[in-house]
Amino acid sequence: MNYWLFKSEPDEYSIDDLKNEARGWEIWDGIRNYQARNILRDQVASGDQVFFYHSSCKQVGIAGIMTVVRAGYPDPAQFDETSRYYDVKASLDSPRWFSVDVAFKEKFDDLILLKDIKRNPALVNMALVNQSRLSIQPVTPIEWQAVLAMRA
DNA sequence: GCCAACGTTGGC
DNA sequence: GCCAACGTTGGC
Repeated sequence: MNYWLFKSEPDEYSIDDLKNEARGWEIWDGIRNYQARNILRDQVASGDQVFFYHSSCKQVGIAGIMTVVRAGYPDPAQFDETSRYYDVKASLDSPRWFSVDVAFKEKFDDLILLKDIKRNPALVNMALVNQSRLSIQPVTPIEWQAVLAMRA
């Protein structure tokens, strides 16, 4: 079982949106970066635990936890001409982009703020701090525990 | 809204 | 294959 961090702009899709999904899960789609794609396609497995990170908003930080309920499969949006994520170069035979399905697990009482993560000596090597533009990124078990220890 | 970091595109 | 131009991400 591995740990990850997925970013989303809460104005687009927040942890509350996931919590309120009637069916209990949602597809994590629209990832259009090759490094992130490779992680989704090759590494993310059902049962993995994921931090839900709110980016590009007033309060940036980790909002809670979700669980992967389906491992990587071709992102349907790349084949949908009406989607903003449509990719003319993708085909069913050779899909370019991948999605996973995620389920809500937990919302933290308070956001764990990026500025506090940056101040935590145990987290100076976290990808979130050093590779700030990657929207799907690995979290080590030690980092996972260090973040959980920051909960109010 | 600004801008630094960095990923992608395309001409050569 | 290099690299300049351009586009996007994302914190502030």
